[in-house]
Amino acid sequence: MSHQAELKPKQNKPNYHHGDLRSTLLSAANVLLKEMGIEGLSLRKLADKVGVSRTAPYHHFKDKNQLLCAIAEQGFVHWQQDAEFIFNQTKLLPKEKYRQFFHGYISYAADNPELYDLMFGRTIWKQNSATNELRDVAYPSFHHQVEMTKKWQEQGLMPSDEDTLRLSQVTWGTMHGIARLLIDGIYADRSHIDEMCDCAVNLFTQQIIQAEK
Amino acid sequence: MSHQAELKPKQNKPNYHHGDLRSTLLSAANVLLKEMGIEGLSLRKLADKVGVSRTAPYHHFKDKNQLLCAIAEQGFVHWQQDAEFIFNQTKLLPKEKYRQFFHGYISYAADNPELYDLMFGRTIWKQNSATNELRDVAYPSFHHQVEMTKKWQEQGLMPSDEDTLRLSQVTWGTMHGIARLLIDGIYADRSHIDEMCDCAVNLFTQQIIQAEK
DNA sequence: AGCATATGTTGACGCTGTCAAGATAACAAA
DNA sequence: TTTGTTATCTTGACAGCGTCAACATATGCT
Repeated sequence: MSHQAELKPKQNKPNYHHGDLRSTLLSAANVLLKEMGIEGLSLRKLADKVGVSRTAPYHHFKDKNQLLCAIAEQGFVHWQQDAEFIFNQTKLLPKEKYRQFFHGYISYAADNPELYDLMFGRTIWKQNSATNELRDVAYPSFHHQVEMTKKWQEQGLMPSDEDTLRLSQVTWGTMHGIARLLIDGIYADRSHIDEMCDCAVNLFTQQIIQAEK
Repeated sequence: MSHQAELKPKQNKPNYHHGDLRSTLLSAANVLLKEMGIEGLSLRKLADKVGVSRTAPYHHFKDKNQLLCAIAEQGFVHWQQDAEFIFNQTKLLPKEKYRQFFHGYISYAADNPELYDLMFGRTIWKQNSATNELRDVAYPSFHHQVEMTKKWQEQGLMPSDEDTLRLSQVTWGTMHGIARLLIDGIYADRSHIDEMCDCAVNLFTQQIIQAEK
């Protein structure tokens, strides 16, 4: 009994200390978040769904806020992977790349509205309640947007006479605003997304000066 | 006693039926909303502040949602007055006018963050819980943005080759996004607002073709 | 004057987040 | 192996929330 238990230390434990509650809670919380939203996600329902008592989660998350931050943390990691995938598409023209990036951003929000609301919403940021772990993942993500903007300016895709920080704030603000109008139900019509994104991209990008000219 | 009571039917009633609870609740709710936000605004605290029992508000608002809608309604009326004031400034050049409109939008949100969150947030719109009264005020406000965009296109201020609806969605989305980044605490720095707005205005407006040229 | 209606109050229910205290299993040191 | 410490989980409890039902009272119409 001792050998087998050592070989699989965190597996197949049916009824006792559960062994792996934290990650179980996290994945269940993700489902619950998607179904019910931030407000609808309650620790009691979560505990009930996982099959533990109401206060069991408190041994893994100090309070509801820390659970939310942990979920958001995962969201940022996942989101960065998506963004980098698009960014590593080397075969595309700059404008087409930016277009895909823009669409990717909005699509991520539209596909995961409640998660986006958690990651970029006031629940966490307004109250200054973000954990250090979350900040360590989120801030570089914010900063990445600035670096990309700088690159786009150097490529001549975006106007270089605008301050890079301001320009990235405005372009990100636009993506964020369109995303929020969508996921908050102010634009019910998701069929207009593509056209809206294209319109925004047209406004932000200028004709690239061709090399042969 | 009958004559005097008739002359001032809804005034100076110290202790009995209160006479004017609905508007008293509304103004107190506005204060509470500003102080505590949507979540912090509870019907019980509101009733307590006004000096009535917990369930008294239910005779004037079906539930908390209807109270919130009534507050948002007032917000839209107030907001439209502000917008029209800027719009009736006839002495300004189109671009300067648009610049002021943009700044006005962001300033309104920054000055009344919780009210803006209520007016344009998911609490009301995501759940499709807006009352008809609110829709009657809000929808024309949304539509007004489209009409203005059309005008700006005709003036040559904005590109006329973009679809008007898409263009207004993008420009409004940008204002909304910047406003949200601000009031949700993602941009803590309010000192950058002006520069951000100017940057956005520059991106959206093109050089107007002068009449003498 | 009397009755119907509008308005305000008290009591109660289920839901929430969270703390305190007690129980149990895992683990480390003897 | 035994013992004690620690991590984890449970039950009980509390205050706050929105809301419904039942009851009380003032207003206004007939």
